[in-house]
This record gives sequence, C-alpha cells and structure tokens, in this order.
Amino acid sequence: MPGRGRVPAPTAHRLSLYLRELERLTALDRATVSSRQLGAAAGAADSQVRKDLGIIGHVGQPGIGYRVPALAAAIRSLIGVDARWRAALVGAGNIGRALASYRRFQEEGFEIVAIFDREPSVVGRKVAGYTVQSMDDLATVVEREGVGIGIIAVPPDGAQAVADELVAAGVRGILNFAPRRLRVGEDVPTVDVDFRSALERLVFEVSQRTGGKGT
Amino acid sequence: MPGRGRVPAPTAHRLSLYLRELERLTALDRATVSSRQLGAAAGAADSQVRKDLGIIGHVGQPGIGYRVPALAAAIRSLIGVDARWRAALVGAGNIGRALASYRRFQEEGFEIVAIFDREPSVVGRKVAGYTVQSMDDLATVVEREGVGIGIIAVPPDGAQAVADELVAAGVRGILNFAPRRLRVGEDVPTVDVDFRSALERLVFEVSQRTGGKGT
DNA sequence: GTTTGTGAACCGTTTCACAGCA
DNA sequence: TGCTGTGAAACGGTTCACAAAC
Repeated sequence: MPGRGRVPAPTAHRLSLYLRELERLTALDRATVSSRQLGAAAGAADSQVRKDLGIIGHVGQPGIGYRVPALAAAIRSLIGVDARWRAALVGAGNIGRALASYRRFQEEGFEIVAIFDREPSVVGRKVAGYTVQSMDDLATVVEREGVGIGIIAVPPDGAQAVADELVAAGVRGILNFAPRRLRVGEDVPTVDVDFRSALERLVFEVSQRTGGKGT
Repeated sequence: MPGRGRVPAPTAHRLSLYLRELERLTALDRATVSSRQLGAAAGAADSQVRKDLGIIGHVGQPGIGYRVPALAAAIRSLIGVDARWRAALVGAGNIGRALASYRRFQEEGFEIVAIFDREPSVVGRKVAGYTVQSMDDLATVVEREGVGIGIIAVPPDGAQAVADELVAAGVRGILNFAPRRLRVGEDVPTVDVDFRSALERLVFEVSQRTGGKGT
C-alpha cells in the first residue's frame, strides 16, 4: 500500500462517504462498483473518485471496477477504523444521551466506555446503561480504560474547560458538539459537529434559491 | 446592501461561525470586533474574514473594526435567519428526541412545529411536549402550519422515502441526519449532518498525526 | 498606529482527456 | 466496449500586500 503522502481534507471526508456506500453494497452482496456509482453515492464526479482512490494504490480493475470487500478493507485501514477506538463522552444532556444510545457507533468499531458530567445532581444517574461519573474521575478512567477519543456534548461556556481536561487526561482527538471553537494543541485534532450552523447553512441556501425568507 | 452575487459554500459556513461569535460578544456588551478576533473564533485568517464580510458591503471602520450589533444584524439578514423558520421533524428515535428537546434551535428563530414517525407504535406518544403524528398527516400539517424545512432523523433505509414525501408536501429545504445521500430536485437544498463520518474524519486525523491506530 | 477593503499572486483541488488494460 | 489511472489544464478559494481611512 503506497501513497503515504498528505491526504487533502475534502478527500478524507469523501473516503468516509465511499465507505458508507461500500458497506451498503456489501449488505446487498454486490461484488464490484464503478467510480461512477461510488461518486453518485458521495456527490462527487467519477474522475474525482478515481483520484481519491489513487492514494491507496492500484485497487481498481479497468473494465470491471473496484472489488467491494477489498476496497472497503483498504479504506478502513487507511482511515484507521480497522482498529477499535474507545471514547469518553462528557455531558449527559439531550445530545449526550442521544449519542450514548446511538447504536451505529458501536457497530463501527467505536465504543463509548464512560459518560461524565460536571453537574453533581446528574452524577450517579443511569443513562443508556451507563452510570454517569464525576469529572474528578476522568483522568483515571481515560488511563485505565485506554480512552483515545473525547466527545464533548456540554453547553458552549463549559466546552473549553472540558477540552483542557480531556487533553490533560491524555485523549488523542476530540469530537466537539458544542458550538464553540476549541483551542487545543496542534497535536490534538478536533472535529466540530454544529447543528445550528448546519441549519443556518440550509436556510441560507433556501433564501438564495427562492429569494424569499421565512416559513 | 450590495453584493448579491454567488456566495461560496466555505464562506457561508464561516458567516455562521462569525454570527455565533458576534452573539457571544453581544452578551458581553462588546461594541466592536476586529477581523482578527473574528477570525480566531472561526479558525480563519483575518484577510479571509474581511473578504467574507466584503460581500455585505462596507460595514467595517478602518482603525476601529466592525460594530458588533450592526454586523450581526447584517449577517442575519444575509443568511435569512432574521425571519422565523418553521420545521417538521421526522423520526422520533434517539436523535429525533434530542433535536426536539434542543433549546438552542428555538432561541434562534427556528421552530419545530410537529414531529412525525412511520412506526404506528410511536404515533400518539408524547415526545418533548409534542404528540408524535402519523406520516399520513405530513402534507396537511406542512401546508396548514407553513412549514419550510424538513428534518430527517430516521434510519438510512427510510431516508429517501421520507425526503420524497417532504418534498411532495412542499418543504423548501432538508436537514438530513441519516447517513445516506438524498436525491432531491435541484431546487430543494440539502445539508447533511453525519456523526459517523465526523468520527471517521477525526480518527483519520489522529491516525495520521500519531501513526498508531486504536484506543 | 490600527484596521479595513481589495486587486494580484498563490496554491490546491477539481475537471478534463486520453492512454492503457480487461 | 467499459472502466481505471494519471498527467495537464482549468477553476476557485485563500493569502498577500498595500493604499486608504480612522
């Protein structure tokens, strides 16, 4: 597997979408896919798909396409989801509870091993089968359980403090659901998921498209 | 307000982040911001911020910066969130329930007016103060309540059918939480929010950064 | 001195086009 | 014929640099 060079961010995002489609095709017992089909599922041109997959190496067969299981395995290996990842979730509010119950994570090699909350009245409560723990135990649990990823699902004002604690505890990456940009070291990647921003982007598109506003 | 030209997608996204920061500054009673401050809050260069805000017109004052309330109002107007937007939520599962309870939406001019679910056993149940309605009533409610936005929070296999029904009912844009690309008409914009894809992007970054996988 | 607004240069991704292979 | 792999061209967003304004 050659091509250990820099992978552009847009490509990384699309690889994830290709994998999603490959898993669907696996369930349907399809043996091969063309770059065109893959592109349709990810909203990309076929030439784009071939460029993206080029970083993996020569995995396609001219005239045939890509072998579904082999390509899925190659992408998983490249992304790093062929290994198991253990995550700590901070925040037992609405979003935190939904994430804790979200089956799809577990199915894909991600495992939430513990839930934390700053609020004393919430600590000790049962949430989706987990007992909410105190932030005081964060560092201990991260080390003992070998947690690699922190998930932040707390209100914006508390997000930075939680991020600092997660980094100090030894987490290697953060998934942030709080609508606030986190300041962390260069060596700790952060990915933001912001519902409101997504909704605003949508409303903007709608307004541009139809001119009118509201409703 | 000139500059009614095409707005690049990355710019639209950043405008939303600028607005987020402007609201924070408003709460702090700050009168002005510089492009540098705004950039820090959105992860962009100061020159980038000035270019982005350039589409609004001459809103900044050299030597001073941008007036917080005026800029916030200008961005809101540009995005279209100065008007109220009514949304219909489809899917009363984990994510749907979290979204229904998510206060931040309501605060910002977005209002979920009804929740629907295909599952008969769920219809009629109370969720976050709403009574879950049958999909049969979708078109009626969309028209009667003047719903402009559809939110999809159902499993992937049902997403496309729901999208079709929403479009047929007259929705003007779709916020999609299902991990599946939707095929809808060009005139109905779609914005995807995909947790798993976000997690995979994060894991990829971590793997690249540290070389190692897992944990 | 500080900070905006903007044309120009820069850079990286996307698209094109076609040779090569099944 | 169908489809991949890949240089080369095209495109569009980002960064630079500086004149103008406060």
